[in-house]
Amino acid sequence: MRAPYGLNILDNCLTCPVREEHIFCNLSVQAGQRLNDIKSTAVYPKGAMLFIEGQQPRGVFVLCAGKAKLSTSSREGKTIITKLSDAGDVLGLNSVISSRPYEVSAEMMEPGQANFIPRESLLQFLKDHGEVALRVAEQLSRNYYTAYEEIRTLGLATSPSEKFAKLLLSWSTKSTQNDGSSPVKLTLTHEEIAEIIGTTRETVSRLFSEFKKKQFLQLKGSTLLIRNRPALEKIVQS
Amino acid sequence: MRAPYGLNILDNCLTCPVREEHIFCNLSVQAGQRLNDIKSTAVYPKGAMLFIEGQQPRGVFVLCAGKAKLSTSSREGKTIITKLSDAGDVLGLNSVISSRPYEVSAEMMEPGQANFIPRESLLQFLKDHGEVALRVAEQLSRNYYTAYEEIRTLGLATSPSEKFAKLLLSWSTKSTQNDGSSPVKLTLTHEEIAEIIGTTRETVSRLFSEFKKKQFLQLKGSTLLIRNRPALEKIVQS
DNA sequence: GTGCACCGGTGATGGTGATCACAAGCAATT
DNA sequence: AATTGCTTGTGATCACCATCACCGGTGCAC
Repeated sequence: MRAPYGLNILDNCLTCPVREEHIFCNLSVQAGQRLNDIKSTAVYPKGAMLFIEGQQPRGVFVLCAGKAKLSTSSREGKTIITKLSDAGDVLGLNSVISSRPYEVSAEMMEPGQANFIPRESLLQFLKDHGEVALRVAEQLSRNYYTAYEEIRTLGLATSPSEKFAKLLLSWSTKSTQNDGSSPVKLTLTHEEIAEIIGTTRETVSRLFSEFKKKQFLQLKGSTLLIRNRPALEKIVQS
Repeated sequence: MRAPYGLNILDNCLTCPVREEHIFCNLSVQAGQRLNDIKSTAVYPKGAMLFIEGQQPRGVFVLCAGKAKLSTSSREGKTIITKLSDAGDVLGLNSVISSRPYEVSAEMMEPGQANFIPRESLLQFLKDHGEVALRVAEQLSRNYYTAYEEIRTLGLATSPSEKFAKLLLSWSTKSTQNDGSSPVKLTLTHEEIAEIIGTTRETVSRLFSEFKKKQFLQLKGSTLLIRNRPALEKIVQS
């Protein structure tokens, strides 16, 4: 099956490659069937907004393919990116459960696909399947945990260089190869990196220059290589 | 029944004054009874630590009386207070559900009492009572929401004066009287306020001076009065 | 009482990062 | 090739706030 934006639609959750990972998979047969009935799937282009901060929650989105960024903005236009989501992530869960407006906006960073589960259907489903409710609670507590990571980064790591080093290390540990190297494909603009660590585009640009000059890292095209991990770890400290 | 620290022990959840408020009350008869069996109660002096950041979760604490502050620290000793808890609040829930270390430390700010529910007992209880698991999920999502408030404050409100104004407004709206005034009893030191808004003691002290001089607020003993709310709201903007 | 620990006010100073400004690089489109 | 739009590099400037320093006040214990 072909779809817009050059994607293959994943129309069967049983053959989905991220099947093992997310909380609405590996359910009992009847629960899985029921969930399959209430979900709908859609394909999104780059830049599409799944939902916007402040909207009343319509439902949750299970990201099947593509990447999305979650962000929150102030009236004056300052924006911070709070999370980068990959396939398998469930977006909007907290808002649906607590019946409060979406606390972030979700924007596709590349073309992708997401399953949508309407609010009311999900809540009824959870009432009928208490065992899934506990898994939802677990997911929420994990979300809470990563939110606290964010709080620590924003509140305790004072200097932009510290936050930048922290971010680089988190990227490289995720991508470490068996030969010890950890090449990272850079897909974000300096502007977006700035929005993650809460600083300005110019500062990020200067940090790249500084770290390159100090041989902490190296750039080959859009691939980033950590050359002096201990130095970065020393900057992070906390 | 008398207890240490001049407190009356609350030994019966059915007559507890915060009974209506917290998630483990108003359960079905058998669930309530079961919970009553697995909880234990204890009284704490000012300064007592209910749990410490990084510890493996032993269980949750239901605060029955007194106030507690939740905080997280960096290795270098910088501390931020992320929440002030009152009677009725459930502490440590996220860590127990996600089986991760406590993400904050909880310290009593005044003498108080808390019920303790051991980790294993609670998890088993939730497995047996799916309907309570959904309420736990709701609580977790509310916690998540307030965590995001914190993220917005730390990440988007740039200047200390903005965060300070925001804090004052949040206090005063909670305490608004029917005559429109909103006296706030100040129980925190400048140091603690600084740890809430992520600045230094000296800056808080200067902010108080500045806001007093500009007639935004007034201090009568330890009681704070907002005298120019619109001015504070203008500072906050976001 | 005296000493001690904590809290609150305020001056001086210096570093740091936001802001503004501009140029150059790169990609896509016509 | 030329235009347009987005991204990146880098210099100059400056306000702001953390830091250090010191002193006075207040309660508390002995």
